[in-house]
Amino acid sequence: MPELPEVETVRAGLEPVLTGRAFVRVEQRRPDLRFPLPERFAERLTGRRVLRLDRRAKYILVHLDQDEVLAVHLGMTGRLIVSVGGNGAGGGPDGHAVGSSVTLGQYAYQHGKDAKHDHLVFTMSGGAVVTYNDARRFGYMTLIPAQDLAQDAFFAGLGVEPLGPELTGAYLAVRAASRSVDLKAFLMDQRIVAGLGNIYVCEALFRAGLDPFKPAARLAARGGKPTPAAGRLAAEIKAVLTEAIRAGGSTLRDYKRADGTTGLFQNEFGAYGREDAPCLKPGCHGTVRRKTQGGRSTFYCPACQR
DNA sequence: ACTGTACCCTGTAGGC
DNA sequence: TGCCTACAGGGTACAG
Repeated sequence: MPELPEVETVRAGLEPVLTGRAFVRVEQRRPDLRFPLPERFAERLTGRRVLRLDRRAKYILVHLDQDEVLAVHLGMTGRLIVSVGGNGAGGGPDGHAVGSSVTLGQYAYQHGKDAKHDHLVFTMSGGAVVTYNDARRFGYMTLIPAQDLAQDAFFAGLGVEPLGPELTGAYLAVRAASRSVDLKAFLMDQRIVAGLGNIYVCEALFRAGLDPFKPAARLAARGGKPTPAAGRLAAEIKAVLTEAIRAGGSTLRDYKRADGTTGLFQNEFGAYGREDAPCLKPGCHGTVRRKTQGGRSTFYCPACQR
């Protein structure tokens, strides 16, 4: 569900709730999410204090005392519901939540209806209750010793952070050399750039004016220099992610947080979700089309993305 | 090594 | 109303 800007927005929202707090009670309602939860997960988490929150790719990293890290991936539909001064999202005996709550995620949370997918309930010192809800259960959590993070199977193969200095036209050119996969799949590959997903890949390619169906190798260096397309793409990836984070990410469908705030970046999409609408590029009279690519929808303008 | 497809799971929207 | 299909922001496990 959430791509880098949405995960970053969730991380930022969670930061004041968790930092400096300890896990007082951990309720685990099923043995697994996408993968089995760690052995004795609740027991190992209980009593641990949160030092700080970080993000790598689409993972939220909760740094704990005793040099351990709780890594959280929200998958497609993972949400965190923060309740203060009331019951958890699971609600009271009648199934209705007591007190106020805020949903951190891309979808609204309906207390009566969605509670059956509340898989974990964390009670923090100070009284905040954080509930992990995930209908499709593509999300997962793991506990990793801090010093093993870089070698952990989930993290070892990840590509560069798109907002870091490592993502450049030259980097893309090198990684794209002699790759026949199409540009879309190349950018979706977390081993190349970590944190992009369907929406922001569509948007970055739209902004850079690049055809998602062309082979990645078109970015490869020629005559020792990266192509202008590679440089443009790197710059547009950074720009679209930066703008999206500033807007609080993208919210889809009828999402509304309990406090009324939502991400706003969905209003800025140039391509995503705009099937059959006119291309917004100045001077382009094309029409945005949707085509399935690798089992996912690609939105693009055939007229100006070459 | 690389590439494409099937699959994991649940919910929702649309056609009939 | 029900039944069916397609699709949804994620990633992995294969077969070729």
